[in-house]
Amino acid sequence: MTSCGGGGGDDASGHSPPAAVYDDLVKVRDHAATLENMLQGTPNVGDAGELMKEMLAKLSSAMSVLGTTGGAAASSPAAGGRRKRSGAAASSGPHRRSSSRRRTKSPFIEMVTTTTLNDGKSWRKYGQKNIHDSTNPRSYYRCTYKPDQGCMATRQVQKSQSNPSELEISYYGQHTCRDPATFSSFIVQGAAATATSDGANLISFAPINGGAAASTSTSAFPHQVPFSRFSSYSSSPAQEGPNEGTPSGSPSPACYEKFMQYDIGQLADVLGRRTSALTVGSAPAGYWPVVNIAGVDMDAAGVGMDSFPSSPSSLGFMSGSLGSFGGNNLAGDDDLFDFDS
DNA sequence: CTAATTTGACCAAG
DNA sequence: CTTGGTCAAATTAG
Repeated sequence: MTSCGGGGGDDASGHSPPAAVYDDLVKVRDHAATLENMLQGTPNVGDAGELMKEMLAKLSSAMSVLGTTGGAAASSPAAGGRRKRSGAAASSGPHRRSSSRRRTKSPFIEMVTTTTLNDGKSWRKYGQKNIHDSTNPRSYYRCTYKPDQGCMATRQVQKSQSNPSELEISYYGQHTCRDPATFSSFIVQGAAATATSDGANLISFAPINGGAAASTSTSAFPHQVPFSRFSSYSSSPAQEGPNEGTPSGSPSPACYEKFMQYDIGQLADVLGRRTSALTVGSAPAGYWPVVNIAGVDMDAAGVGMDSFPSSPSSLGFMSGSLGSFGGNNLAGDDDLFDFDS
């Protein structure tokens, strides 16, 4: 189902060279992130930490560039790819599973270290595993709206080895589900941009390293991952209470600068397409081809806060600014954005 | 009752 | 083979 029509650009590990390179980069980034985490536990990190951050930042920008060029088309829809489930017997096991299992992973979006499971999105846990070389199990979540809206966003949550009170959350795939909060702020920002813009068309993927060093946030794509403000229901209690000890909490002031680095004209353009596409319903233009992720796109909202506030109180504060949308989430979602049919 | 989580099996990649 | 990621039946929570 999720396929057809252009189905996700999932298979990143295909045959196109750029994709392969990108895939490698993803791995490198992953390892680097792990390393960084390990470093956090050691007493004398010294410049190592800074080095790691720089490495990660460079990786991110490299991946962004690759993402815009590679990853695109490719994708042979022919579902024939994998799927096996050995045709063998039909009555062997206790329960017969049909169709394929493991789909290719969605593209990596961002990794954050926080103390709460609640990031404003609705997640449904679908698995847990003990990971080799790690004392803590890893939990797998997918977007609650997957069945309804086909949202392919997933995340992996794992406790930090060194800091059991901290959680490392890796995000994969974009949220294609309609999120009132994200959507509204998105429009507002876009309007502002349009007003100011004139036509200049220069796409600059400024590294934004310096500022991006915002403590514990590692993102492959400086854009994306809009953490919606309002906290719907929490899929799990906010674990322990003491989050006062924010790691390093650098408020990251350079949000405006970052925003300015993006091509405003493009942004407006995309915005226009987005809104109209949405009215069509079902499958919004670019659900989540890699291109879109690294390419342009919304994130006027995301940019503002690329480092997720680790304190629940912050969330609460933000939910206040939401206004009318704050009240109804789940049920309201459908009512507000029921473009289908 | 429905919906979310738990848990072991299944599956693919290295 | 091992490891990590996903599925879905069984279980639990609201």
